[in-house]
Amino acid sequence: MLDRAFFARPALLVAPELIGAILRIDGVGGTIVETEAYDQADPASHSFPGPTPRNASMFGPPGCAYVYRSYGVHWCLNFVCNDEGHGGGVLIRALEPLYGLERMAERRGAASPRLLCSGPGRLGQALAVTKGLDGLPLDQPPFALQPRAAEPLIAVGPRIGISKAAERPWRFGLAGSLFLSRPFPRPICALEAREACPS
DNA sequence: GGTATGATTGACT
DNA sequence: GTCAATCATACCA
Repeated sequence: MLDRAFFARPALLVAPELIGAILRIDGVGGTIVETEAYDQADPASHSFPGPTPRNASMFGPPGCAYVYRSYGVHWCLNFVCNDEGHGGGVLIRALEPLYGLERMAERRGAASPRLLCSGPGRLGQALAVTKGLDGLPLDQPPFALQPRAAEPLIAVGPRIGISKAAERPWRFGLAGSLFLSRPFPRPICALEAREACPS
């Protein structure tokens, strides 16, 4: 189980380490394959302007959920990082579905496995994320979070859908995964890594 | 009070 | 490729 100490660090460090971890909410979930880091000193972050009612949980204890409504339509899930009061977070952008595929398909409407959790809004819908989960600790039900078993090959690129600080390479993904919300601009795959570092 | 803006998605040309 | 849905928040008056 990933404990509070794991999250009491900068989001930029936590975000890549979450790739490969398994997230479940009420037993429904899968492997985290895509994350983005946000920090209070980051113009793109909801916490940038300082604490407000909306982003209050970003300034609460690390290791809790921060849930916000996107475009008035979608619920998006973040993990709060940094020490308490420092407003960092990791947006969970995509999962590879493993558990509760049937419930996900019901919530999403009959959809192919690739469309169940590949994007923050889709993931929120598939896992029934709502404001009711905002601020809840991730090490207690309905959440279940287990660390990854092995060190995966991680792709890095700019974050999606933001206009400020858009150049920062703060998006992380499981290289080669079929369940990313979008491909990485310069995908890192095993073949490419071999070519870059011939033994 | 009014208005512009999204950490998105799905439908459509 | 374009665009509407839909609403909380931010910002200005």
